Amino acid sequence: MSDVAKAAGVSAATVSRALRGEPGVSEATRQHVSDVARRMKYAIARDASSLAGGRRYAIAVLTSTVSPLLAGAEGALRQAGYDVLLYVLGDSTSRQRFFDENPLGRRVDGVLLLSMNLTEAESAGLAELAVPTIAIDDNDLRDSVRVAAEHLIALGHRDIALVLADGVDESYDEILVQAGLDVPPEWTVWCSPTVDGGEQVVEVLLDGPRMPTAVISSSGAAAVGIFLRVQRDGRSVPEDVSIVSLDGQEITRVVGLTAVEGAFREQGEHAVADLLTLIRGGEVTPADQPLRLIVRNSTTRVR
Amino acid sequence: MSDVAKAAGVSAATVSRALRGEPGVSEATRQHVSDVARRMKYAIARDASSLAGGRRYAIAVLTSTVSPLLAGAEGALRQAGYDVLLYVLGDSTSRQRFFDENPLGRRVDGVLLLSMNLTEAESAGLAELAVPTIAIDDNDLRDSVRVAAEHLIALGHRDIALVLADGVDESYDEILVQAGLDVPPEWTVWCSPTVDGGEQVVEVLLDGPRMPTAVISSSGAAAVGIFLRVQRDGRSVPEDVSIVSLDGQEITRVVGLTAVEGAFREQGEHAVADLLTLIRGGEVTPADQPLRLIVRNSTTRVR
DNA sequence: CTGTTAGCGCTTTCAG
DNA sequence: CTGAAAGCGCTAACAG
Repeated sequence: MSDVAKAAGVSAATVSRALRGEPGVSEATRQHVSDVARRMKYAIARDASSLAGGRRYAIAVLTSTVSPLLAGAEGALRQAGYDVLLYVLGDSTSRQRFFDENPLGRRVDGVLLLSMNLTEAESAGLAELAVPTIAIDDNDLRDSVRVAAEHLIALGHRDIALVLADGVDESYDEILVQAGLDVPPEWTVWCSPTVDGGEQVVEVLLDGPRMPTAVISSSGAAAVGIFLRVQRDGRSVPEDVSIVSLDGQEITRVVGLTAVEGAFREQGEHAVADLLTLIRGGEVTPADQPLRLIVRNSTTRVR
Repeated sequence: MSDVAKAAGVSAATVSRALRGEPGVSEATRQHVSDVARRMKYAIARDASSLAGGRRYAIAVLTSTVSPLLAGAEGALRQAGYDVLLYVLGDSTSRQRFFDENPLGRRVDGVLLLSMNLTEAESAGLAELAVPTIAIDDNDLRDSVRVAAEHLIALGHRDIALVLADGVDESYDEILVQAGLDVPPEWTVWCSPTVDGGEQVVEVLLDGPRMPTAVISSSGAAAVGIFLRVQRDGRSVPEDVSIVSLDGQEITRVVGLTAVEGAFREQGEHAVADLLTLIRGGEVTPADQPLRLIVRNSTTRVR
């Protein structure tokens, strides 16, 4: 930086202010400094900036799974000039360890949570960081459940099971109850968000006294597993069991599953934009993202 | 750190040495300092360490796509105490920008490349960083192509097309040529590593004077696209066209495609281990990972 | 084996 | 609006 300062004929402090867009620099000086810096291919050393109490130029992204959403968020953050510190907190071990150690202190300018569904204690831990945080998670899932349920209810279904991916901490059966359905507790089940997980969960669902006529799965891969397993068991989809995925992964499209899209995907960039606004000291109002119900071949009128 | 030093009754330098496992500290002192540090929940400030010329405690992970491999690598790096700086360099725009700007200078202790297939120029750029680099990419793909080709040749196929994902810079038809096959250039084609990409590429392949009897696809999703499109065109798989995927994504399993597994997946952790060895100044010899051919329903004897 | 002394490259008062 | 000086929390070179 002092080289740039020398080349531009100003002090390092002025270079610092100019490059960061701090007020108190004449427009002419700022322009000149910027030009020189660009010419010299100079970039602020983030470590030093951070150490001196300035910005850290880094955002922590905590995600429960590596999804396309992550790619979207990464791109948006990168473009805004932030480093992406990735934490994949899929299983409860790594997750617990993270929140025990709380390793983010004084290291990031903000936190982006992707489908993390924090508990109160976890939220409190992050709050100690005193940096802006944006979460994309269960509120969206909540709406998705509602959209899926409405679709199924319109088709006459009354017996609907809910398959939630590990890491989804809350239950959502109250949404179904609100819709006037009777929801036995054994119809809310958790499984790993994989095809295998979906296959396994079908066994549990078949064990109960009653069989649901429809299943809503938060995970696209699990929905596929359910689809495969139900068929292998000699039942047909959608005639015997309708399936709705709440995640529009490509795999659901290939298999032809009805899905609610929009909850996870497109929100990455939107969330990043909000986060950056917060970091700059602005305010954000949560704008509702439209959810799209894509009806394919895995749902039909109950018989 | 000076607080810890005071509490432990030593100097900051000794704390630094003790905590980093540097030689020149008595085992008793190291133990004592460690205890005090743990009790005070002290952790080295990475920024300051980095600025002072020490380790940076960060590894850049460059990946062309967010895959399960990424999750594996992240976990292994995290466990070793490194931050993961994520760069998703999927499209050529972001990729080019990255290598133009070379933003990693003096910021990471190592680089992990996941399916990046660097060009010479790109490799040279990274080499300037002067930090250990490990790549998981085309060498593995090369072996995969060979395994797939051997399988198809054993089934009597002589007309084999190669579909490579964007970002795969090299062609691999010489592997087929070595196997004694005649490989017209129009049978090596590139497409985006998505179902859509695979569907589109089928059109190109059908345009030529001759139709291949088998297709090898580096991308699992594209393989599925090829599978779907070929069938939609009224041809059957595998009777008219055999398909082998070189990527054992879950989706290929669901659709029932023959695949060569092991090239991309399990190598994440292995690569991280190698990288850490390099960082510590050790040597690594590339150990061959076994590739597994999983024969499913998309390949059969040529008729 | 341990302590002391200089910075690393910034940002931030505080003066001018 | 700009500059000088102090210091962020560490590591490294040098003494002892």
